[in-house]
Amino acid sequence: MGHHSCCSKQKVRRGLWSPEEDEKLIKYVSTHGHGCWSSVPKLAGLQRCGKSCRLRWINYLRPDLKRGNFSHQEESLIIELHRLLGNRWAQIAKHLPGRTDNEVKNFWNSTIKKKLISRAFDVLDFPSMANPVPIVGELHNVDAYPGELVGAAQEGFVYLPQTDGSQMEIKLDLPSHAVDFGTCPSFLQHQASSYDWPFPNQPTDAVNCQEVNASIAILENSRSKFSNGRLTTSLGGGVVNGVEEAEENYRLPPCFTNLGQPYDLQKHPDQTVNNVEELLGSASSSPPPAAPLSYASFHGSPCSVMW
DNA sequence: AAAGCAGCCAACCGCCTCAGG
DNA sequence: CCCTGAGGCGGTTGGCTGCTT
Repeated sequence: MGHHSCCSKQKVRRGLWSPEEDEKLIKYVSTHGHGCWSSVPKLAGLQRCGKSCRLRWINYLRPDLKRGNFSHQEESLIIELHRLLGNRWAQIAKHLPGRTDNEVKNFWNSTIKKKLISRAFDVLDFPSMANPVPIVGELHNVDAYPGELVGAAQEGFVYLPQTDGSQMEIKLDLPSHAVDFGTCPSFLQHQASSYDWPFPNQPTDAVNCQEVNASIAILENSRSKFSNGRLTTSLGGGVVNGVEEAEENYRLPPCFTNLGQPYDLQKHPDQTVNNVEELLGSASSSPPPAAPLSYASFHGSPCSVMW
């Protein structure tokens, strides 16, 4: 493991900070300010690297830090901000006075994420789905549910296939990131092969930016990269039978983002669309689909299950 | 009482951006 | 334009702690 350039020139201490070290750092920064962090260890008499000093100060020693448990208000705010911003912890922390990005990140990973996932599965009764599930009073006839669904994690929309081949859209009263690829039940794991995301990296006003951002956040949470209209991911994650799973490219179906602009995968099976203008252009050059894509049309495509 | 386990969280790592030379 | 160092960020790790068996 290599160390930072600021740490390589001399022996530096690592690991937890002692009270004596804390005292030295507080004393120095309080009287002189931190200035250039790389010079702080020497001037403060610490055998630490500048980066370590900076981190210790920002995350732990700063006098304006709020200590203690997160309040319900803070928790709600984090959930809402994460829905909008994804894993931009520093941006989220800016809206929470006295909290650090590290603190927010740890709180999310250790507490909120589990709560949301647990709530999601409680509501959806995965994996049986044998009986009607009373969620937000809009879910009916779930006993016709064949064991697969097209899921739109965005803003808690799920599309249940109906016996007549159509699909029923259900709004879940859940944050968009309640479930992610890494935690969804195995039967919901992807069966897709190659999809292109027909939406832009930077959403325009043609798209509900919040929704797209939320979707990107989910993808980022699942070891995925989203760039230039394409999603590269390794959904299964890690090594299977000694072989590392390959990365795959996906184009996400429109239900995933719940856009008002349906995109006909059957008509454009191999098309990669890199921006909304391009998408709208292709939609105007060919007649728009009369109705939203049916489950059957997804089934005919390489994607039968998508979360 | 001891061992095992799981969760939490402080700290580290690697990458990126930016400014200055 | 390139190089280098500093700062900032998100992902990850590993040690500590408390709970369970």
